[in-house]
Amino acid sequence: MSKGSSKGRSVGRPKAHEAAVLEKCEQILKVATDVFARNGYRNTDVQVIADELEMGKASIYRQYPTKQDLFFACVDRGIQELQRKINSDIGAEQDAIERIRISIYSYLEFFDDNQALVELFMQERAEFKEREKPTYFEYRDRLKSDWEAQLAQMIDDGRLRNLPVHAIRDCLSSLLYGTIFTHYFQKSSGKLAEMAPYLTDIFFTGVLNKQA
Amino acid sequence: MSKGSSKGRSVGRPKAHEAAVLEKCEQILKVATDVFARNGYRNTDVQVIADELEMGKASIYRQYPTKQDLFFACVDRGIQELQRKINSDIGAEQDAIERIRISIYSYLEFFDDNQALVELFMQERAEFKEREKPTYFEYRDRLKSDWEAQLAQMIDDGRLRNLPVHAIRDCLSSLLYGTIFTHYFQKSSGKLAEMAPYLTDIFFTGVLNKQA
Amino acid sequence: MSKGSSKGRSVGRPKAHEAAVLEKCEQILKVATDVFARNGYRNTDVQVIADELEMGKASIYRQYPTKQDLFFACVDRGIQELQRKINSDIGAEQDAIERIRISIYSYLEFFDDNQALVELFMQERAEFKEREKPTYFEYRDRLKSDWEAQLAQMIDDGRLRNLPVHAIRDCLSSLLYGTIFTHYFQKSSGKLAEMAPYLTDIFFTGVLNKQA
Amino acid sequence: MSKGSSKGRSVGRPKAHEAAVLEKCEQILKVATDVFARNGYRNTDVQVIADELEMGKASIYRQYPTKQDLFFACVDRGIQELQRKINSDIGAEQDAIERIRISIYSYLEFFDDNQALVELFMQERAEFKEREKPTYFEYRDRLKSDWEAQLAQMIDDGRLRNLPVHAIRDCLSSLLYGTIFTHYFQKSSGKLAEMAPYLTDIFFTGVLNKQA
DNA sequence: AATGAATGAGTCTTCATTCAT
DNA sequence: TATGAATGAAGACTCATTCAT
Repeated sequence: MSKGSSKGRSVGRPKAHEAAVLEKCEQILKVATDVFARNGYRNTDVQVIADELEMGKASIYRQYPTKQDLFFACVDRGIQELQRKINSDIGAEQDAIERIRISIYSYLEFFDDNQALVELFMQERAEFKEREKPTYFEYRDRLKSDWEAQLAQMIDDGRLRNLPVHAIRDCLSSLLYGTIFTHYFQKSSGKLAEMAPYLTDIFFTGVLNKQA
Repeated sequence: MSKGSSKGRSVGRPKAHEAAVLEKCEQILKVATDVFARNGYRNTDVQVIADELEMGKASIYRQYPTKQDLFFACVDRGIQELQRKINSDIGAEQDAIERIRISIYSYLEFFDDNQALVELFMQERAEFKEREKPTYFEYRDRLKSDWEAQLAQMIDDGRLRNLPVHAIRDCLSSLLYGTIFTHYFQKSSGKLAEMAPYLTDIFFTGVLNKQA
Repeated sequence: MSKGSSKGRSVGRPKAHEAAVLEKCEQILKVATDVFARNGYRNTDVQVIADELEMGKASIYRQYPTKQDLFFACVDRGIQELQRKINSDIGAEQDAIERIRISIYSYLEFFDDNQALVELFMQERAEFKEREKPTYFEYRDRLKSDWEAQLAQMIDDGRLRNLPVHAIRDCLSSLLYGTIFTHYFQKSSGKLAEMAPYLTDIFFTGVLNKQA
Repeated sequence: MSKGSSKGRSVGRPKAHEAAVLEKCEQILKVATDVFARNGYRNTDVQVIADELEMGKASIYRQYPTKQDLFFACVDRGIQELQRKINSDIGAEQDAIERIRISIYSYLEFFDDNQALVELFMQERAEFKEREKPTYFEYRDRLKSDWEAQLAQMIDDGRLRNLPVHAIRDCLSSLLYGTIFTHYFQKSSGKLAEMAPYLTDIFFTGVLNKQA
């Protein structure tokens, strides 16, 4: 019912439906992410993004007041999707070891489908050094205590060796982060996810032959 | 007149002169590496490097015809030093396992002293996407077969589990690469080298408690 | 339907409607004058005027097809009010000298209440140099012959010294114009009208001491 | 002799001779003043100034880091020349009344030769409203006490009527300021200096006929 | 050889104006 | 009709590279 305000003019073109705006932003971010990833932040002229969107440059600036804002929005969107995928893949799995195995796989699989994000992570770091911490690490820190609590529990349960939790966490985290970067930069054609079993195996069991 | 033939390769003994040029290049690269690391490639005005060197901008351009050339020279120099340090630290150590342990430590220690290089690696990737492979990976590939041969030998000797050598190598490589990046980007104050024992331990033995 | 013929001049009685439009224009001009005066013509975003009016930007454009038109309309409105005030203040005063005295006071008093107009005069000149003459001077020229006739009469009557009428007129005009500008630009807090007696006195009698 | 520094490199292209730099700045300011006056501050593309100077745009930016700086430098230069001319014209004249007469003439004559400056004064005010006081008034304030002291002395000497010195000063100041503006804006073809005798006469003696 | 000066190509961003609902 | 959305033209400024001394 009463769509207008009770007082004052409310005729005219209605404000764009919020969902429509979100949809448009989504479009923009998708394309911008691609272009940034392809050309690099500094080599990207916002005009090119606009052209690819068949949209005026100023329309992008309406949603994201600066090129920087646009870029950060791309990064944020990517990280949120990563987070969403991992949570969804873990689902209700109860076994702690299994949760780790799934996380590793899910993480790598995500970047198979979102190589552009890897580029954005680099670029964020390369361009915006003043930032306290890059977005990715902000997000990572927020999960930190969760993880450490789980790891501690697993040690208590006798499932993990008695190593410092921060060491375990850092090790896994570095292993994953390093894997996506090295894999991607080598332009190797294989799938990241194919590495998952090996990484998991080594992380859990190590490379040494204990029989020896 | 004189000072060597006006055309053709130097013949006489302009050695001292050449040494002076090398020394100057070294100076330039050292300062340039710092400035690039501090500000990022694109945000670095060559003038700033010149100022910091108390040298004319054109003098830099005499040695490095473009800003890009200068940047790549910085990266190359860094990688060569890394290579030199690791070789030197391994020394004549014969035990294969020990050689790995030393490599890990040496690698991390190097980046404790050369944080700037981490930045340059990122920047190279972020800016020069057209390059077939970043310098770091070029170098890494050259060592690839060496490492794989050694790992294969260790498996044959029963010292390592029978995993695909590429998997072992990729895993270690990612672990190290990931560690320097994550450590550095978190602006954590600790030393990278402190992580070495944990990484080595987990890489060799894994995190699972086998008693269980 | 109805509401006058769909084509051609209004015939019926859309008077109320027209009055509403005029009222809206008045609102627009009042606010626009303020904003222009505050920020300068070029620094004024039409959007800001619209916001301040709680009105759509396009609604302003409906009344004034360009920003320039809007600006000129502000200037015109101001000048008309000035004219109206002076005429009203002079009223039916018959004595010519007294008419001058009143004009001076009225003019200064007007700008005490309409400082924004001073800004608009400057801005018109600063931005629209192509115009043959700024609005203010157009208006001034139209009054020119009136004034000169009156002054000539006063000389004939022996009330003014026998100076060229254009000189007298220019002198008074410059004195007033200069006063509002210098006063306003100095951001002095006093009232312009307070200067009126002094200006009048000096204009009529001069500063020299004739006793000497 | 020893043109180079005693230590450190000092070969290479010598720093431009200071006089040469000043000469170049003078050229820039002269042209910039013209172009600003012709087109208005905001309508002036720095490129146009550069073109007119047959010089790269960046060369202007080397001397004046922003368009605003360039503009203010133009204004300052103009005011300094005005000051210089008036001082020079007054010379060693001792008689106080005569000094005023000369000042009036000198002032008007200056603007006959520097009409562009009038435009710049307007534009400064129109564009840079945030400034505490426009340049012209800064300069004017500095002379204020000088003038007021002289006027007070003239009153003491019985040469001027006993009016508040600030009123006398403001009146003269407004008269002159107003004259250059109104004259110039009317695009009248006559010389400003031709008005000087009338202004002086009226300022000293007034317009009323005392015989009456 | 060394280096201060010159510059033009390149980019982000703004905003008056038009369009679509 | 009223108005939110869209946009293209415009302009300040930077900086890698070249030039001239």
